[in-house]
Amino acid sequence: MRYEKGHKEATRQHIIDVASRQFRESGVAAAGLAGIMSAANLTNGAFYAHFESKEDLVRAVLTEGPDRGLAGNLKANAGLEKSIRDYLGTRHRDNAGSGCPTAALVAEVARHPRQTRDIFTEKTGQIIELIAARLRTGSAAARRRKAVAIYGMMVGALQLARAVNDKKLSSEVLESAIEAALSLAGER
Amino acid sequence: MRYEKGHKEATRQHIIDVASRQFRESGVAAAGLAGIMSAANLTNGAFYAHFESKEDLVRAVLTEGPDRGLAGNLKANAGLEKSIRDYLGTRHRDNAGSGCPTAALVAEVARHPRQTRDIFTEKTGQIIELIAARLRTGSAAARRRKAVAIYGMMVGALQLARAVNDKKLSSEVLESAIEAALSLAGER
DNA sequence: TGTACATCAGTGAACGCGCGTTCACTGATGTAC
DNA sequence: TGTACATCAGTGAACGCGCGTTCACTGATGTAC
Repeated sequence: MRYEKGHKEATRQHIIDVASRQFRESGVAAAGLAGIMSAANLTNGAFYAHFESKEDLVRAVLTEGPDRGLAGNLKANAGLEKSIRDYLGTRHRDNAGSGCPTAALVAEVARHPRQTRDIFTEKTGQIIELIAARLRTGSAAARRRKAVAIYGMMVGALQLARAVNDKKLSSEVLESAIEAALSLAGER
Repeated sequence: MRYEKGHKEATRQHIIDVASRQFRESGVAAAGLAGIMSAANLTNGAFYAHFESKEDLVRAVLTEGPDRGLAGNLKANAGLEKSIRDYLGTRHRDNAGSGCPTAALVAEVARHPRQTRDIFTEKTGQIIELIAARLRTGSAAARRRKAVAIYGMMVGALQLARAVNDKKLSSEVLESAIEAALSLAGER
């Protein structure tokens, strides 16, 4: 072989990682393929040896991309309280590129084709289940309802904290959401 | 005068209204000036008689655009419970173009220039105050913290409900968020 | 062992397209005298 | 009252640019014989 076994798959993963970062930092629409490929030390044309289209890349990012958001944290067996505090922390707020894909892309995904939204939907369902599984009080249905509310609040608050141009208000948003999320979770 | 007095200002407002709808429906980046102007029954070139740039239009939309989101509802003196139910209702979910600018644009605004984010920040502070003023229990500080959490949850849940491609999950998100928001508000 | 050919990840120039922006122009109506 | 000129909201063609996508080609290494 001209390249060692697994080289192409490694390149594909590298493109996905680079794209995932740029999508989360700049949004899908604003991140161009030329920029992604050159950040991955490749040229334009190589892209289509790995993906059918930009939309195909978006789907690959959602399916196979790194997830250092809530799902990643919980899957790594972190406690719910710690996961909430990390999610709504200043480090996560200030590093969207390595953070939660949902918070960065949810509005844009709503305008993407059905197939892309299908993947996002499945991911969302999984995260809700992960949260619900960490709750200790109430019926299964009640835990699930709380999990949805907690997740919605985390996604919304993180986005508000990022958009707002005032350090004090931004911190207030994060702290208030942590308090409310922990209270909903029954951790306080 | 070649046009009746106030004609230019009316045209400007018309462009803002059309743009606001398209921004909320498609996002700022995806809504082109040519499309906005033609939907306003004008041609490309007329745009620059009213605005300095697309970014100037974005700022005008945030400042002067219609607001049928939470702020608009509360300013119209609707009760907090009704406002929450409307915000997290299927009609609002399915009509982003006439709905809350924050939910539609928050992620994008975070990537816009300082001046644009300044306007968004001020608007956000006002909405939080409007919510806090409707809460009946707790200290002023506690009411404000609750208001922030409620607003964050509403924005996040609405976006999740819009992005998710499964009617049942989408409804579940809305209903769970209504329940949690009312509970936080002390309305239940 | 040596040579001809096949494979294929990656190159880099080019494609058409829609973007935000510019600008010379139009034409209806106002004002000056 | 009639004529020349000024005003200015809007027209529509054109600008350079970056986008996603295509494609003929390269060159390192494998296989066939």
